[in-house]
Amino acid sequence: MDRRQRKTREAIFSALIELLSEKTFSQITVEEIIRRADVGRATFYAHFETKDFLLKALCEELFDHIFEAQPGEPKEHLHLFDCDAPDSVFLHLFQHLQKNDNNILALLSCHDNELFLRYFKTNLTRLIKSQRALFESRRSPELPESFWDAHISATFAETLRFWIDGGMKETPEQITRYFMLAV
Amino acid sequence: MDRRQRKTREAIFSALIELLSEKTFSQITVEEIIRRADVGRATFYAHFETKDFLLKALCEELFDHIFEAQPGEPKEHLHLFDCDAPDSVFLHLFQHLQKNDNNILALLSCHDNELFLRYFKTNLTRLIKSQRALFESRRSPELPESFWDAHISATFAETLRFWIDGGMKETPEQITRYFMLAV
DNA sequence: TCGATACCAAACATATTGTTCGATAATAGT
DNA sequence: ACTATTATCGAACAATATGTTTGGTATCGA
Repeated sequence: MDRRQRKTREAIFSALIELLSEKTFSQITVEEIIRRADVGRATFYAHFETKDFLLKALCEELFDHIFEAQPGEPKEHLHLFDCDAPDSVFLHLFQHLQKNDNNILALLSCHDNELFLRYFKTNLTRLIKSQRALFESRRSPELPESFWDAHISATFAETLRFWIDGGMKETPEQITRYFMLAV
Repeated sequence: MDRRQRKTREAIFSALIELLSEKTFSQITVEEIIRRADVGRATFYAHFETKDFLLKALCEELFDHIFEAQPGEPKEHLHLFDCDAPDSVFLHLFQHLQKNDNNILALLSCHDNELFLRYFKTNLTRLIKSQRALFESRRSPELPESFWDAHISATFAETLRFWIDGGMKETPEQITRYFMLAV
């Protein structure tokens, strides 16, 4: 991709992330975004069809990075996987999040965090399904698998929210333990 | 409150609920709302400062109804309470939701459902805290109370989402059981 | 160096927002 | 039933936001 394209794309993403820490997504105008990003109006619309598409693109970029897939493998598996301990997938994820790559935490704790948690959960569900065996023993036979998957996913998201809202005082190990104890 | 006021207020609420089943909240314009509600522009703004305030008012109205408080009592307690079985509070809530008063289900399953689930959870948390004893035995001592409250609340919300998304095929009793088994 | 293309500024039509006005009709209280 | 009050309407309004088009300029990859 053209360097210029990358730069404006990044500038627009950054501007949006900044603004999201100040106000709700619906309160943010394209006007503000391009002013903050210092980008021409026409340029914005050359990149994103509308404000909503911009948000979608941002989410995809961020979460694709966090849940990065290794394309080389036949059965594409997540790079979070190759570890020893059974719950290390989630530990890894918490550690990754703690590093706050791409300000993803800013998004997960901003006014519209429900929005991002939705995207987050979408990716999470893939992860959970592949780790199903880990939690199978605790699942009551009465409970449908789909219910259980959703439950684990929601529990992870809620644990993450708890962590962020509390200022992330706990270590990744500690919060992983909370998660495993809760589910 | 003036009958006229009540009527326009209701008309606006209904119009919004209708529109929410068709598109996202951010995609809905005040223009459409007043057209659908058949209400003058000035009238709308006499009632609601902005579109966001309208949404807030709608949520408060709906959830105040569902989690209706009995004002007569000294320690105000919820009308969902006075029952026999320990988990009947939640059963009652599910039954109440099944009746779909005020189209609350339409909101909880619309495009912006995360938004409403947030309001829902806010009220839910009050309920959960008062029912804490019910789940205390399953709480690992390591887990902080605040974490546990949030977890139960999230589990309820997720159970509800599962129920709605699946077409509410389960009975309220069945879904209450799912909830109690999961948490 | 050269062709392609991403950028910008400016202007544009259109749509949306939120406010103001006087006129009209419904309401509540007596 | 009368009256003072008040909600509504319709229309017009300025201000702002959206999304598109233009032609010219600068940067890019090769």
